[in-house]
Amino acid sequence: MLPNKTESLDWAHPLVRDWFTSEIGWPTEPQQHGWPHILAGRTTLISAPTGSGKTLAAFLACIDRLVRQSLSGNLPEQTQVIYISPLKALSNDIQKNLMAPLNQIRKLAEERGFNMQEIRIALRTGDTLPRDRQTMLKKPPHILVTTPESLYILLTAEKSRAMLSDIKTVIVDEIHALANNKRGSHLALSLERLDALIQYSPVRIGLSATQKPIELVARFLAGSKRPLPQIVNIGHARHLELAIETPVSELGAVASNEMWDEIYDRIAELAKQNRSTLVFVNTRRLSERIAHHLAERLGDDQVAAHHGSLSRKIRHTVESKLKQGELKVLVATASLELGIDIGTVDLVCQIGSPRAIAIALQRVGRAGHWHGAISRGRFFVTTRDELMECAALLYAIQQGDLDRLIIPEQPIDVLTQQIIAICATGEWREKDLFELTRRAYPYRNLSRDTFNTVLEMLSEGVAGSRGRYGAYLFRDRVNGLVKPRRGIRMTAIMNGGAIPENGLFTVIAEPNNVMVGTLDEDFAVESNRGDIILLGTTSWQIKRIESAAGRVLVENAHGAPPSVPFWRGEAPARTDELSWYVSDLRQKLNDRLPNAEISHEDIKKHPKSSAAIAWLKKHCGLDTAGAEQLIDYLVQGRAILGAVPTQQTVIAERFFDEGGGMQLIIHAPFGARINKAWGLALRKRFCRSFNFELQAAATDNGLNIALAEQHSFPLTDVFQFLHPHSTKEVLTQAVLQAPLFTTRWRWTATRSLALVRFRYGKKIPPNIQRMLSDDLLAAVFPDAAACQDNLGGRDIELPDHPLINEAIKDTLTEALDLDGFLSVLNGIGNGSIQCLAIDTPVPSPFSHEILNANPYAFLDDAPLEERRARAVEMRRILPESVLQEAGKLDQAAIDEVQREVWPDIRNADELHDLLQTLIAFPQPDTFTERPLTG
DNA sequence: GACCTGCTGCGGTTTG
Repeated sequence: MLPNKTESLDWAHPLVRDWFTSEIGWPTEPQQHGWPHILAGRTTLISAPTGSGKTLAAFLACIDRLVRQSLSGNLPEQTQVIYISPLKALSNDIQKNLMAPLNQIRKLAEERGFNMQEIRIALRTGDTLPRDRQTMLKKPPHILVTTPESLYILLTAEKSRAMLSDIKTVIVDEIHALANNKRGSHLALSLERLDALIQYSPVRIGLSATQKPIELVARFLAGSKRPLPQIVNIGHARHLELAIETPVSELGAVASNEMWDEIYDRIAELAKQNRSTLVFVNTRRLSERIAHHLAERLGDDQVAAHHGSLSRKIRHTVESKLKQGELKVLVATASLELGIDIGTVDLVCQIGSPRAIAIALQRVGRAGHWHGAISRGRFFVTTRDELMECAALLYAIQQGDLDRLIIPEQPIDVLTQQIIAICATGEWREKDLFELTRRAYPYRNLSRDTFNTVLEMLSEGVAGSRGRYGAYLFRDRVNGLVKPRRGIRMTAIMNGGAIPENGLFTVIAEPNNVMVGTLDEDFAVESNRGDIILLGTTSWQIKRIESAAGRVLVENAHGAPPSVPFWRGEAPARTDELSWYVSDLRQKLNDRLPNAEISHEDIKKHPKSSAAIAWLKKHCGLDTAGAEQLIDYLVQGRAILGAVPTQQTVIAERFFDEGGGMQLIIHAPFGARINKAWGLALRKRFCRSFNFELQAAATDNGLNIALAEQHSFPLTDVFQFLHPHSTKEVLTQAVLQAPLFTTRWRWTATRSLALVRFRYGKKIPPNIQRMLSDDLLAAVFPDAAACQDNLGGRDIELPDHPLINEAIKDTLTEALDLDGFLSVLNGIGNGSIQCLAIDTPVPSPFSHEILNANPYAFLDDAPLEERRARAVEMRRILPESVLQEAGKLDQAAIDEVQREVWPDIRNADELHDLLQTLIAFPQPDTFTERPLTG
């Protein structure tokens, strides 16, 4: 039972209560539900939408305690509350937002003749001035506002440890943004270090957006030894008003210029109807491009771009402009997702699919950012697959579903770093250290053996050709003690954190030498002196490119027509849940539409189609035109393929390309993490069999391999090329030569402090870091660095090294989804996934987007201009006769293809040999029975 | 004949 609203503040001191009722009003739901638990000293997780008063739900009990101590004159000079947020900007907001209540309460106290000691709040992040850091140590604040990285430093440096020795409450804000990544694992260990330092358990309070399952966030907050937290789950009760905007012109596999113009015009129109509009895009490049085009329509001073490659100063300026209503539109990437204060936003537009249900909700939730308001969101689609995906997304939201949270399991690199930092403060018993570690949720299952390998590595180090890496500890095996080597505290403090380096070039504007942002190394190197580039909706002319220093010097080009930079990177793939909804929507539509036997025109007129359109309008936020286009896409694709690809029906499609070779496409809407694993493993198999490097690409909806004419085989066999038992090995061999692994190795080595980013007070340039990373890899794993030709075709053998294991684990389970892929293979093996194969006369519409895939989808290193898939001619509108006949022509098409591909093979033995090498588990009977033609 | 090169987050102590 809840106390009624007036009673719910009975616990508070009259000053605090009166302040609250006069300044804030009535407590909100999360506050009413949260306070009793916090007051009772229980670990509490509050999950509620932004703007629902979460901050005061967490802080008011602490403020009350401090006010009481202050009134009684017994306020100790010690920090009692520590607040941690993943964003510095958020920390700033919080500090400001707490100052006001404390000042008001103090004023109220004065009016009533009370004498109050000052309650101090301090902000401690990387931006805090050295002077303020010093002051803080001498005179600790009562409430400390900080980031996970700064907390780690405070726990490691000697003086600040003293400051933390009386903490009563720990508040972790936006905890969902940490729990699912290694930054969260890092924080989980820091929180246990704090407990160990003060030798009791302060109250932990977590603040989170809605998550599935919320219990997992709760466990993460509590760690493995505390009781499960009280969960206050208010859910996302906010009203959403969502719709998909389909351009008037017909969608294809890529958006035309006219279509983009339509989109710009429509956004400009919507922006004019609202005070402020936030446009979310998926790439920094697009943020710049759209801001540029909207500025042409709405005025230069009305539109700005906001993304991670702009300097803090520029971002801060546009944020406050938006807040003050001086900006009509802000075009942002994920940089504006989390809860920093941007004032009132009337409408959120999303370009393309946000690729996760939770991200869609979070982005749309930035509109109507006040209690009880309606959030309005418009999803702009630019291709047919985006139309399908956004429709599935809106259906998932309507169903109230969410993506499942995944917490990384015992990251060894983060553990290594924290062990170094822990030991930097003094000698430790191995046993105690192990127990501390296991109290952090991500390490609850850590085995003593694994833990020992880390200590072993830290005491031995690695001997590389350029020196010794990572020997930080002395191990006293007799007494089971670990001790720090000299100088490790500095290394731990200067190189801490779990966010990896990305090696971008800094852009500096002359004549004032102001940093305006960053550029991708590849883009910077490809640029020339005199080029005009767009950054932060400003045209800049390049004056000089300093490659060694990683700097680009520019000068304002005063609006000269610019080119738009690109940044290369890996963005997250579509989530499993959204992939499932895409597959489900395809299936639902297929079931609702008349079957493929009747003509395309008849399908359009059929009453079932009208019903399907009505269903789409009701459940997926589509208008009639959008629904019709979606159905058209499905019907056209189905006509060529004979079925609709889903997670239960996977279709292999093959056709000739313009270069005389063949393109193989596997339509499999499982998401890019599974499809990349599939593509890499399959490519490895092909490469070994043909001794030829094949071009390949993978997207969220399928994968593509370019074959030459001599690489022919019966198409259905493609599903037998990989066997669940051997796939992990094949895939491991495949990734060892891919940039996916090299990058992750560098990140792992840096996180574990085997490589340092700062030395002797200076940052090590990215190119040197890369060289050292290669040297370290060569030292622990000579085969990976060796020339492949010298291995004589044998498999590379993996050394059993903790950091190699971690980098491989990250590659296979975070960049790729090995387990997901294995379950697909098992589904294929046991028949729960139906496999179809078809040789088509023209590429099916479903294949167009995979053929047009961009560099981030490539699984080999051939550049864009050399892609054979790009040379495939796609007839966008197929003649009705082809659509009619395609299904019936199947056999003829197959025969035709077989006639053309078989002549390479002279006899059955030769064929058998070829297939033997191709197939993981040969089935000779089926092969010899196959008729040979030609 | 157009389209087209995927995100975010942080960051020095101690002593002289």
